[in-house]
Amino acid sequence: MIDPLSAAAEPSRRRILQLLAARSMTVTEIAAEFTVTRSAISQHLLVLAEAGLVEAEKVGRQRIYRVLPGGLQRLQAEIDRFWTRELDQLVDDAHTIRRDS
Amino acid sequence: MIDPLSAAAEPSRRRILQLLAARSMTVTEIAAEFTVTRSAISQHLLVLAEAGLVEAEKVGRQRIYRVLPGGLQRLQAEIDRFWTRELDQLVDDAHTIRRDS
DNA sequence: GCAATACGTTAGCGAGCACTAACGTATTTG
DNA sequence: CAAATACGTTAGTGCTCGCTAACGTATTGC
Repeated sequence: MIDPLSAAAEPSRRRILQLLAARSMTVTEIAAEFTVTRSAISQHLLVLAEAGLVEAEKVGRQRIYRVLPGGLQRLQAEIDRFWTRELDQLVDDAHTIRRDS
Repeated sequence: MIDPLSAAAEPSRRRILQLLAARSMTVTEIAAEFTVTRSAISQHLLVLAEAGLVEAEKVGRQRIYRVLPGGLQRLQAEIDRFWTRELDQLVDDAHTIRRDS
């Protein structure tokens, strides 16, 4: 399985996840939000699916994609693992400095 | 300036940020933690610097790298912007499901 | 049954990425 | 001053990425 963070970092896939988080959509609906080809969207969806972030349900001749909450949970866990207390402390310091200026 | 999230997503650069968050280090010290060449580390540091995440201070013949709190702050903001309430809600649902099982 | 629709798949391309090897440049050490 | 150290830089390589164009396959509507 692909690294969720690497999969979600790509700008187009970020937007796809945003769209699908709001509501489940078909491939054509998603592609309508982009300037790139539907084929490109299909491939992005494949990557997101391999990362366990989305899933497709076949309904008639269209496939409805939705996010997988468990995948987002793993993504969040990965971000949390990266965002250690040291990093937190540094960001807090930055806030303090900004407050002082 | 480079997108902080894209810069920080790469696994090697993730580790570099972790190391530098703990303490400022020289290039050789950082490279010692990796199997790749020092040259590769230099180039990763360049990317991180262009993303505004790290900074170098020249001390004698060595350069001491440290993280820039402001850069981490922007990175955190970018993650927060991605992590909308819709995504949060879905993750909460996943937690609930997990609690039920 | 036949055209249209919705989608996956594949080949191929250009660009960028991560990396190594080699070299160049300050700076320190002896 | 010469060797060693610490680092940047650059050319070149293999690989991956994002993308398009083209084609194949179900499914629906007429």
